[in-house]
Amino acid sequence: MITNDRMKSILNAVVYSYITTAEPISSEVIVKDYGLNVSSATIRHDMLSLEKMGYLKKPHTSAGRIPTDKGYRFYVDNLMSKNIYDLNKSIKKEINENYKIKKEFNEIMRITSKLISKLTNNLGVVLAPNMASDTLRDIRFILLNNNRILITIITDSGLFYQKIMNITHDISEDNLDTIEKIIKKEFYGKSLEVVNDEMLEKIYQYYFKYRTMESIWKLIEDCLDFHDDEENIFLGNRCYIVKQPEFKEIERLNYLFDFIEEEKNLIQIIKKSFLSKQYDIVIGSEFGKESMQDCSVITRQYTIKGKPMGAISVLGPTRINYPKAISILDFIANRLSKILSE
Amino acid sequence: MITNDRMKSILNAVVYSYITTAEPISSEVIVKDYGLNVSSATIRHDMLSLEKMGYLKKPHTSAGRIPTDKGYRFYVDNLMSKNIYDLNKSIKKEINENYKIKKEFNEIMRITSKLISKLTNNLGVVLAPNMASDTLRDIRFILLNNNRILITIITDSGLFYQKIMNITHDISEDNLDTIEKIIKKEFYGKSLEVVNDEMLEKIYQYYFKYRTMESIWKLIEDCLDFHDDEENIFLGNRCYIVKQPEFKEIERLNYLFDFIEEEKNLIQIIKKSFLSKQYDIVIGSEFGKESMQDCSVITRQYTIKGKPMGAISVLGPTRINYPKAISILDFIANRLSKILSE
DNA sequence: GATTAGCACTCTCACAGCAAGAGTGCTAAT
DNA sequence: ATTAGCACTCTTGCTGTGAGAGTGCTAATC
Repeated sequence: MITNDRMKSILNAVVYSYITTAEPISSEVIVKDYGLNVSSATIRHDMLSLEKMGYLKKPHTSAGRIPTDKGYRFYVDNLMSKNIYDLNKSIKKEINENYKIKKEFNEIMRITSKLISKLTNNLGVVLAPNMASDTLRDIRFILLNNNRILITIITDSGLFYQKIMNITHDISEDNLDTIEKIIKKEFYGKSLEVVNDEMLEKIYQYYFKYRTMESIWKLIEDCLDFHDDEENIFLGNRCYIVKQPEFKEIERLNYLFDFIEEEKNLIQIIKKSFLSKQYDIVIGSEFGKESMQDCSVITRQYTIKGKPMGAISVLGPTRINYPKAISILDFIANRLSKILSE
Repeated sequence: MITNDRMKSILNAVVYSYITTAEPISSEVIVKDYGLNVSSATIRHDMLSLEKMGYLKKPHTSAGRIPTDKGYRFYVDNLMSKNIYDLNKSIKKEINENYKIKKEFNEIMRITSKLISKLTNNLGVVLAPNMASDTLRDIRFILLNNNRILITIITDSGLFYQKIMNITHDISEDNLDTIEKIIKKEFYGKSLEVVNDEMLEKIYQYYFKYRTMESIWKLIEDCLDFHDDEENIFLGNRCYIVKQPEFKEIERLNYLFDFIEEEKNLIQIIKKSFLSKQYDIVIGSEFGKESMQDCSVITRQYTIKGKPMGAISVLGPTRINYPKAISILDFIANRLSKILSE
């Protein structure tokens, strides 16, 4: 833990400067650009201490200093809040512009991930709400023709889902109405996962009454195949992060792409973050994964009708502009929560 | 046009070899690996002619030869068909495996693009069917509560679409039924785009009869906002193409990503290809675009119930393995057409 | 004790020069 | 028409060098 105020200022200066320039910071630069009123020798002295404490490191002997992951962590936890990034009007305007026209749900997820990519100059990621944990508000069956039924489900968060079910035996509209009523009576307000789990069991209480419909219940259960772990993720444009100097060696980029395009990986990372807190930051080595050790992920939850339902994230190098990214995520998350709650 | 048989063999050998090794081909290699029974000097002689005719080029004076775009074009049009790639069982099995479980429509598009990426080691692209040009089979309105209506549309190709409409005035179930009936009567079998274009005009024929519902018709028209040019595209994993040696300089990759992630660009390219023929190949300079001059795109249409509805593509360097890519696209397109037609 | 000037030291980076190797194009012979 | 032979050109990798950047340490100063 750093107690000395000047050393905090120096660490702050190094992080701040490195975030913008991607160049190691020398003692001279700190004297020149950040008015600390001491000589470069003094700065060097403090920097050496900071290095020994593990907050800074040097790429090589005669280079300036760059922050370690521990340095970033200290910055993020203790220094950053004082100078949180003030979003300028044009960014806010661009965000609002994007949500002006009402879009289909998947489209909203897509444009959100793209927007984050573009505004942060890194990779935007959106974890979509998982319907499985959402509660059933309405279910409708539409008989399309003799052997097809369209099932429509609406959840309390306003998400909807539909699927066409192929049936083998004819079924009458009346029978469908009965099924609808049974489901309404038994499952309204329960989560889709529970509906799926308990459907057959519950239905067999009606079994003697509706024996002829046994096969249809099985088909319905097949259609309502919701699981807690089936998350849906949207990655924004990659063209920005590809330009970050830390990925100028193609090898690094290969590692990164291999990792992020195996979607489970990112889902796991974001899921771990989003339920507990409003926002979370994971820095480089904190992932405990080789391929992510030069990257940070900032995650911000969004809500639907006040309930946390998913998260938006930025993935960038550990050198990412944390305050700016957080401000952007914040603004977008609020906007998104509002739109999805409508 | 190449008339000489040996020169055709040489061009074929150069393309084939370059596709697999990504290294310029020397006259010695051709003598050694492709039994032409002439000396390297003779090969050199022919290669010089091929270069003068524009089919081959040298990266620098003392290097072997690589094909020009014209060379690839000749290969693709005249030489390739003789040795079309024979898909091995494991590839076929992997494709079938992916389509085994029934998935939601968007999910099918997604896994298809990923599958193409993986199997071709390049970028898979899927152009989804455009609903606007598809014809209306069924429309249903479901009154969710006093101010929300769920509109469900099903097209003759079996695609479906739904949207929640917020209404300002109450409307009865009976009125909704009437609206449904009017739409059914007037628009069944017409394309969604036409439905959208002609709805208000047609409806005003009913105007005096249904004056009270004027506002609701406007809302419905807003919801059925289908346009011919609103294509939907899915890009597969990028991690494979990133590893191609032609993109080892990060600059090239930057150009490529800037281009492909501006979705209009790829949509335009694929759309131009897919409607006219079953498959199409565009090579490097043929795009007439700076940023695509080192890339080729192979496009294969797929059908729904016999009607061409979209396309799947591979984007790779001009050095892409054309026969293999074509075979893979072929197999996947057939599988996809079948699944989407069900 | 904290701060500072001064300086030797180390490492990077860009550039030049050089030798080996690859593959060509041309010439003259077959 | 084909081929052997060879000079020529260009790449690639290695080495060396000098300038520049920035450090850590020492000794002097506040």
